[in-house]
Amino acid sequence: MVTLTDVAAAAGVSTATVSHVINQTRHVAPSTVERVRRAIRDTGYHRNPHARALRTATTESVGFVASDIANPFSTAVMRGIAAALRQARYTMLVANADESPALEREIVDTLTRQRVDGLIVALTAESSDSDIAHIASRGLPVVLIDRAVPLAVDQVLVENTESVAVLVGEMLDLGHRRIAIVAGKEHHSTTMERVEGWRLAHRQRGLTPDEALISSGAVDADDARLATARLLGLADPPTAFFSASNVISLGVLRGLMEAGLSVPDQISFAAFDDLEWADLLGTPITCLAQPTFELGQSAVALLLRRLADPNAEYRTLRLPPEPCHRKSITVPRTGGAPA
Amino acid sequence: MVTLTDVAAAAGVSTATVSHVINQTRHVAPSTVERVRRAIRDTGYHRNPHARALRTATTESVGFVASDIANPFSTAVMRGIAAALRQARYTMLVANADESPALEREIVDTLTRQRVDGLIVALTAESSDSDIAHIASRGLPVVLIDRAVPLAVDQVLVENTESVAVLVGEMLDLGHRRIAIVAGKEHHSTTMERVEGWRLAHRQRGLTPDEALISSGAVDADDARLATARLLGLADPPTAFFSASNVISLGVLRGLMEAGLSVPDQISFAAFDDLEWADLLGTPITCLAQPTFELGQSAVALLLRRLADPNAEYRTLRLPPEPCHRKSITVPRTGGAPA
DNA sequence: CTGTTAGCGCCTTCAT
DNA sequence: ATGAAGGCGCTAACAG
Repeated sequence: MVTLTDVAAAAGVSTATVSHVINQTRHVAPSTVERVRRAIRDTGYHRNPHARALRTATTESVGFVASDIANPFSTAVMRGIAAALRQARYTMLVANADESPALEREIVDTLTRQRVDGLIVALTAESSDSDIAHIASRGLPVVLIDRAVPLAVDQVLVENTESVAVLVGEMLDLGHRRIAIVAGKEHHSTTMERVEGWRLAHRQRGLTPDEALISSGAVDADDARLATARLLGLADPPTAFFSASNVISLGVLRGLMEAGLSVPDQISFAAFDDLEWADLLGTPITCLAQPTFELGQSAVALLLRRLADPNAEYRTLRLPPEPCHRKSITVPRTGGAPA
Repeated sequence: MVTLTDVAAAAGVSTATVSHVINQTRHVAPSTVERVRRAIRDTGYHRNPHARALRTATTESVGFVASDIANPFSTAVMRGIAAALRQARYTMLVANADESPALEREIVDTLTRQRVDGLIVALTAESSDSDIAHIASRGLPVVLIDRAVPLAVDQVLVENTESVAVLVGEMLDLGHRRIAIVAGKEHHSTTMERVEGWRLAHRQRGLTPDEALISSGAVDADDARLATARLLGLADPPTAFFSASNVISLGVLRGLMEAGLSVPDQISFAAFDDLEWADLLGTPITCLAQPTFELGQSAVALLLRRLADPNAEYRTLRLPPEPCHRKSITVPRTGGAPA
């Protein structure tokens, strides 16, 4: 491996000068710069990141902790992170929490010991307040994704309440009066905000939402499938479903299928999160697509900002989801004959 | 940060001794070991990976170059890699080639300069022979995934020909005589092997495959959709389709849907790669599921083996896909009435 | 405008 | 069975 010393020798200058032209950290005579540049090119020199890290205690790398590397949401966000980091010439270390808060803690610690400059964490569904506090208190710059937490930490989230209110509002305006909502863990900010959007849509129209139509607590597709079956069994069953996330959509759609209900003629359906293959169901699904790439990019932006200024005030970014109007909602079937 | 020196002081020994108990690199008196261990625990010491990397020129990290981080295949493999690396106490750096061979080269170089110990690369569909040669000649241990290349390099692949032959054979035995196959780039080993499996199934039954039923060259879902439309327009159209990958399946299914054909009553369908949501199509799809997690694990195993013994002979692992018999293939509709 | 030099934290040879 | 000490490649005082 060619080292700084080799380059210095080749250019006939000291290592200090070479270092300074590389890092542009003090003025060097143009002619010298030129000679050094050529020497670097000729020798094919690339600096040793570990020597630099040792000396400066800075690695130009950030760790991404994925809640579940198999979830398309995580990987879509990761794509944005990767792109932004590459542009900033940072390296990305990735670890998978596999939806386990215990593993998540362990990974955060490992990454911290790797001396990454900062961490971007997409929390698992089960991460407790103390898990989150643990993560935020590692002494490392951290950006949290997806869930609002009441801590002094940078966060990037999606706008939930308003967006859901608009979409559920459209269903109400179509004539639906029994719209079920299937959502995740009840105390999560995303769940609460999305359910609140559902309530808001009703209130805005002077309607009183029936809380019996809310089913929260689903952590996987099968929970959602069961919840759907239960809701369909209500004395006064829903004429439409709103799903609060992609995993939940899988379950709700399965539940509807098992009940022999076709979307949208027999039941309307809309969801948070887009599904890439949604057009194959016969009925493309109306949804609120998350700006995943931008979420990742913004997380990086927030992190770099804090790296540049550790004392900046903590910021929470809210990105709007994109409404995709497709074909899965229509007027409700009242009784047997269409309206 | 607490350093080796701190620990040595706390234990009343030299740094050499501490280093040796940590790395178990020479015999140390049990009582001393005990004291050192306690000192490590008491001080909360963790070794600085960069100091170690600088000294030993080894980083205990490997880079994963994903052809397309948004493709579920890549991320499923990555999951296996992450798990295996974690177990081996290695760190994973990830970069996304985003299906661009140029970016792929750049990333490989970047990762190499990061001094990772080795690289696992899932090649992009467009990577040329020279791209691949470039990657394999970085002087770094490399494991290639998914595509067979005639180079001295470790590889982990899926068994294609036999598996496809069996599945296509089942369709032939059901009575299908016009089975179309839609596949990727024609000169890729995966394409060639899977098409060869299709031919083999025919030959094994004394049938002559009609090469007009082969459509290769699709690089994305839309190519596959168009190919499907074209095949359906044949004078003697297919009664069944075999898709060579998950992206292609998306396109073929769209093509069939656009043609108003329902699976399997009007047309049979089977594919390489599983689709998580396949059950929602009404008809769960019969397929050959790739052992993605194992592919990732095996890639790591191969890499660690080479790290341990740089002169080991190069090895190519072939993992069998898992046949999933579901409901998307049935007997062909001959004319109007069922057989 | 440029050079000299002291470490950053660790491993490892050489000595004892 | 243990210690002393040099040096991996780099940056940043300090000095000129």
